[in-house]
Amino acid sequence: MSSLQLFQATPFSATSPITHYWPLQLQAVESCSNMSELKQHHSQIIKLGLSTNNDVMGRVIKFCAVSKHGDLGYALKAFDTIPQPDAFIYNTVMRGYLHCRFPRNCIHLYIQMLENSVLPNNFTFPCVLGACCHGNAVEQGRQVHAHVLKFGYSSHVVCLNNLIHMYVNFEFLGEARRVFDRMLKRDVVSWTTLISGYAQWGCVDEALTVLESMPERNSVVWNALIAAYVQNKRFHEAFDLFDRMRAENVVLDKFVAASMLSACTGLGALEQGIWILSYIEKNGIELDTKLATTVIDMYCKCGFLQKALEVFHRLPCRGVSSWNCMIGGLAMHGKGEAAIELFMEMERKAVAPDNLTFVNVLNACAHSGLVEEGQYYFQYMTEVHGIDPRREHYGCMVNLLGRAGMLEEARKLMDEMPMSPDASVLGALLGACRIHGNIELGEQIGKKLIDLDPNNSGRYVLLANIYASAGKFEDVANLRKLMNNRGVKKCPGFSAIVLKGVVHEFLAGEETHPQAKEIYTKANEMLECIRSAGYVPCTEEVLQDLEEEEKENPLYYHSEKLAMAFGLLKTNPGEILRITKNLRVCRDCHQASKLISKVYDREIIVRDRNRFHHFKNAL
DNA sequence: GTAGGGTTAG
Repeated sequence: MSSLQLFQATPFSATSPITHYWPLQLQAVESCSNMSELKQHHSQIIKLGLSTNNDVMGRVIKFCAVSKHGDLGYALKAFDTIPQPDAFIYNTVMRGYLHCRFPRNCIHLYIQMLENSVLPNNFTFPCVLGACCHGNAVEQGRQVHAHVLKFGYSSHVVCLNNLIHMYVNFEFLGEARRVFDRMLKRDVVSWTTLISGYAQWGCVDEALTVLESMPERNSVVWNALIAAYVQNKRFHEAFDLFDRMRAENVVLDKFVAASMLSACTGLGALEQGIWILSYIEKNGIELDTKLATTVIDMYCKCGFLQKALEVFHRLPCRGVSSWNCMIGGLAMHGKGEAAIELFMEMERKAVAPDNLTFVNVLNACAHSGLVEEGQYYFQYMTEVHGIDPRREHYGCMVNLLGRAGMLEEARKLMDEMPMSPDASVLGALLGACRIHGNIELGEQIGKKLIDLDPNNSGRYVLLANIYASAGKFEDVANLRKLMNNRGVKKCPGFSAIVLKGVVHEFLAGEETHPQAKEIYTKANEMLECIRSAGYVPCTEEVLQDLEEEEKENPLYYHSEKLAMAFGLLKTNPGEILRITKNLRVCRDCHQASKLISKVYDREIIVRDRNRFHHFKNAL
């Protein structure tokens, strides 16, 4: 018999509360599973004359304010009927406000609590400090800090941890540190909060120093730092920390697994990624939605689109990020139609797309030259989903139109943007000017872009290429001078190929490789073979790299060609060649790669700084 | 009541 039935079967008189039924009433409220049950009990409570009893009403408020099936509005109404609410009740309503993202109301209630002379306790401070964080209430936060001391909680670890957290949230790292330093007793949360605080705000080295002085480290604190290194793109250091963590026999849990998978993604380190994945499987770590999304991203960005799709389709529960990631993955691999199809499936499954979904869909259209589709979705996102285009959406459209040669439309769209175009939007247009040889517009945009982004060597190179293709070598020379004067270093292009776990890197025209002679012989043979298959060098991009020594044979020995020659030398017939390049693949290399894939009957997958190119049988 | 993980155009 449930306690609910027990109550309904028992007759009560509203005028004579039967006090020994309290515990049952309390239990009944706590076992409610929805609001209508709760309301029934609440009316019983009123009938029993218990509505002024804080123990009973505390339970009612707790259910309404913070439980999963509660109702904050009802909690507030009930709260207003209580003559002398105690600290528990205040705390609970404050938590309710916080859960429902009304931090200002939470702070206000805290003030009301003090005005009514109800003393805050150790449960009050974490809550109100959290509200200060979310409500961006810096001054109030400082005052609450004073209250923590004044009301006698200056050695309560949880309260102090929350103070550290609040100061970290406001980027007051010095204050956070002061609280931490003055603590007589610290727990692992104190350490982790401070360390991840430093890490989150980019002070990774301070974070490491604190970690070094920590007595015992668990996986949470290791991960706080590993994740920070990954976010700061310091992947090798993330690996170093990971090794140290394992040396201390701290077990790899799903959070660390996710961070390390991201590190693998950043490095394109597929083998290590697969190692972590197999660890996940072997140790029964649950592949939840977030972790699976990380795996999908890893496979996409390491060039294994098929594997990514397998993981994606096996996922029982997909969040919007999982869809975005997979759509973006398909886009990145030039599979525009498949990306759009997946987007349509997402809509059929009634998953609400967000702005990132549309960045990826538009990008898919751009990579695959689907101009009309792109224009359609650009309107569709606002009209159907009410998502206003942001800069990045305009950037996608400028890129899409520009690549298709619709430079005037691209420029018009850029002028119509409600926000000022940033370097990336201008960069998209400049790239299009170079592809389509529009010198006039290119010069205009290029100059603007260099002013906006003066330390990015790629911008100079792009404009220089535009000048060079127009034969304006004087302008090329002036640009190079400008770069030198400003100390802007050109980013050297290199390609890498991984063979048997060893990374082999190649610089354009480089001759210092131990097997240089062999590689160049193979490269020459390779070029000879494709020439007889119809290869004509595309010389307009000769100035892709502004280096003097590359003028001799600039195209023939671009780094990806060397990596390909090396790959052909060192792998068996039929093996896929996977090459990574730090810059964009130039048009000549693109053409050459197609022919090499045919002549040598090899699938070649080149990852450049933006996307993957698949070459198979000259396509 | 407090600490750690996912997707972002060129």
